[in-house]
Amino acid sequence: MPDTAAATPAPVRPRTKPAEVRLDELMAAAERLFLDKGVEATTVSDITTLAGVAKGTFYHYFPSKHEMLAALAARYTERFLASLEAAVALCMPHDWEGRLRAWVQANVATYLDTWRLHDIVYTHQRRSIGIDPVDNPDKNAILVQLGAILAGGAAAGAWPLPQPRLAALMIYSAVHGVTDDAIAAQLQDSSAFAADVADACLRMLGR
Amino acid sequence: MPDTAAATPAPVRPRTKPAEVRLDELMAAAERLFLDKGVEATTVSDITTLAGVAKGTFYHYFPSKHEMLAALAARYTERFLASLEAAVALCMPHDWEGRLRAWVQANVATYLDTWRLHDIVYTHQRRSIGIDPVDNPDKNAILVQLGAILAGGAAAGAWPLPQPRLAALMIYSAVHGVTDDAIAAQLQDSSAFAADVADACLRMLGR
Amino acid sequence: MPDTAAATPAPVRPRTKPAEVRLDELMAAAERLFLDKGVEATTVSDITTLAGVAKGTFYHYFPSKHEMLAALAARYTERFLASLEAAVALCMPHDWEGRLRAWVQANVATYLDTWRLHDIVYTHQRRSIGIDPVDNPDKNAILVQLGAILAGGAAAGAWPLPQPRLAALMIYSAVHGVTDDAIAAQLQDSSAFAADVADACLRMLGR
Amino acid sequence: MPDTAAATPAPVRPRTKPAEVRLDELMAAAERLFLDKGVEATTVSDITTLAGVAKGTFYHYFPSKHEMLAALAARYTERFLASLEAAVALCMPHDWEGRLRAWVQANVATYLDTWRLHDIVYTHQRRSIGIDPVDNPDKNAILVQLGAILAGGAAAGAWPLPQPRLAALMIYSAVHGVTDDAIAAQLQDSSAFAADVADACLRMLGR
DNA sequence: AATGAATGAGAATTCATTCAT
DNA sequence: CATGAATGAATTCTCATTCAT
Repeated sequence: MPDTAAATPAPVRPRTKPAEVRLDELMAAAERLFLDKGVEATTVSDITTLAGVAKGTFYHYFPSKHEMLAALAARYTERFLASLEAAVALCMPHDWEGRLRAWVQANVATYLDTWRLHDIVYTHQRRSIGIDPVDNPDKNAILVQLGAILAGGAAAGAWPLPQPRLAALMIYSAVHGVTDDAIAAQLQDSSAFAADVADACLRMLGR
Repeated sequence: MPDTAAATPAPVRPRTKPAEVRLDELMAAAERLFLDKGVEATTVSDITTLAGVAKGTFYHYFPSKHEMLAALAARYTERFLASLEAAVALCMPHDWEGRLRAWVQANVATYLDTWRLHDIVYTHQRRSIGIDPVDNPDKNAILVQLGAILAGGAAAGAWPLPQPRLAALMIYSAVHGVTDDAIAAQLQDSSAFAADVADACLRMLGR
Repeated sequence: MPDTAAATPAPVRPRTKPAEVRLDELMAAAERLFLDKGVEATTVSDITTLAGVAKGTFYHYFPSKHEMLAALAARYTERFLASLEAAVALCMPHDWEGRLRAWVQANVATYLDTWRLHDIVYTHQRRSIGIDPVDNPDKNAILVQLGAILAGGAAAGAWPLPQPRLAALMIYSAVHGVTDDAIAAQLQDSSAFAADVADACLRMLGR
Repeated sequence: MPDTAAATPAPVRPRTKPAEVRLDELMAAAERLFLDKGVEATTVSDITTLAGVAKGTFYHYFPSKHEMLAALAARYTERFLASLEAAVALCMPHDWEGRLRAWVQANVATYLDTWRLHDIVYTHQRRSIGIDPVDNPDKNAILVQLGAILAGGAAAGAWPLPQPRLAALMIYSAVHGVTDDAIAAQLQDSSAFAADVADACLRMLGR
């Protein structure tokens, strides 16, 4: 089949593409538009136009506009986690303070980079759930990740950890909270700032 | 029937009420409906029906549905602040640790009581502003309040305070974050929990 | 107020009309369009355009397009009944055979005139009910009317009536059935035809 | 997995079936769904899913959803006629009254059994045609069948028949009409009822 | 102050049908 | 024969807001 296609330079755009490709194209279009114009202001037509497909095609891949948001949210969390994981992995396995600092640093940096998308996908998520606006899958996954570092450090004697859940929550919240403020203050360089935050977190841990 | 009504002067509900009363009735109706059905799902008609007035009357008191939300938000913040203020005022003026603990305790308790309304008014505020989801008037007012306690304690030598803004932000965020979690966990009694949080905050302050 | 209006010739079309008038205008527009283009093919916009109001006005008066159909159906039945009633009332009170003949004659004639509307409102009614497509309010009301004539005649000894319900049903059905056929055959004059039908009905009654 | 499948020749469901079988499977699926959910509410996808084929396969067998309805209608009428024919054939050739009674009896019984499908296929037929709702192929075929009995009886002197068309129409209509009522009344046993109807029909025939 | 009839822009979603493979 | 991805037209209903009375 490639051969047959080779005969005609490229004039025929394949109308049908691998599902994965179409899906990515649609998600990319949606993400861009949501970021540019906002979610409400973006119509499904806008998305399909930008993705170069018919409106109905959207509904082949997503049951509703809302599910697109959910898919974007899942992808966002996945990438966020991977980003922190990669930063932490650069530290020596036993350098627990280093790992925690790396986690905080990466969290601040990544959030600073992506907070607009974060806000879009999660603010809108909440609404539909209609219940606990507070319970957010992103948060849980990240808390687990942080919890592992805290537990590792405690096991190695790097710090006491009488209340693991509380500690993880406070660090997580504090990091997000101060980063929100840094965003509002339009902070450019995050490293020194992140170091201060990490210091405060370590202090809170009792060491 | 009009004639009959004319015979008995009193039974007819006054068509006109003091503006303040009408305003309260409208806000009360809106608050209840927003809480019960959500903001989007509540129409201006729903509000006026529950308040027992005609639709147009709404627009005598609020330029738009959105302003109603803003008014509700302002009232919420005002009450929230007053609630914390009252709790703090019960402590001795120089008992800085006590004041901070009281602030944390009251914050947890009040937020636990009112988070649904908090979420409604602030989530929607953000959304419509469409911009920085991060800047929240509630937060600022409360940060100022907390900042005063931190500064007072620092001046009195109760704790060091090299970075007042950072400290206030981290405490504020941590308190809200862990309280969100307590909400999700359906915690009933907040006092022991709040004490732990206060401990961690004091530790973070370096003492 | 009329005086004030008199000052300005007529340029100001009153935007607001008595509810009854608006309702009639909307129903008239809908009836015409349903007849001309069919129910499905008629959009709510078509109706409001023809009625000279905004689209939203439709929904002030009818909760849905479907309710419009129901209202039209109710009006149809009402008028149908009144038409038969008037024809029967022209006969002497004790002339039972004459009354029955008048009823049959009027039924045939009225149905011949209005069957298109009948079909539109009732065929679509059924659908939504989704249940017994057979049970139709029009039919019941008319059966009651016919039943009264049959019972009157029986009481007066004009005919036996061992099974009143069965007789009424058969006459009703037969009249409608043969009239449907007359419609298909594009019969113009119905009187002779109706007389034959009435004869057969009387014969079925046993005389 | 293809390899594994290749090992056992039989277990793979044949992708290709005799056209007649596929057609029956599709019609059966459609009939069930139409009966269960209604025609509009049933999508072509629903039908192919239930029939276990791809959507495109539907269009191998039916040019449109509408033709499926037509095919179902034709099959319905065919079976209805056959059912009456079989009942009539049980009577002696010269027993005209018996034949007519048998026809009425079978008509009532069969209609009582199948009216839901009858209504579905014919109501929708009409609707889409959008024209004379009155002309119905089922009816015509059955009228011919009834006409033959009436003519036979008349020729044999069993009854007069001055207006064969009118008589057939009235009997047909009356039988359907009263049966509709029996359906609404949820009548279970139809034999006595059918006998009364037949009596009235014979009376109408003048004997 | 109060009313409530009237407005009209606005968008998500469905689904029969096609056609390249 | 069979597939199923892609199409895209088409329409209901909502509701914040206005304004004449």
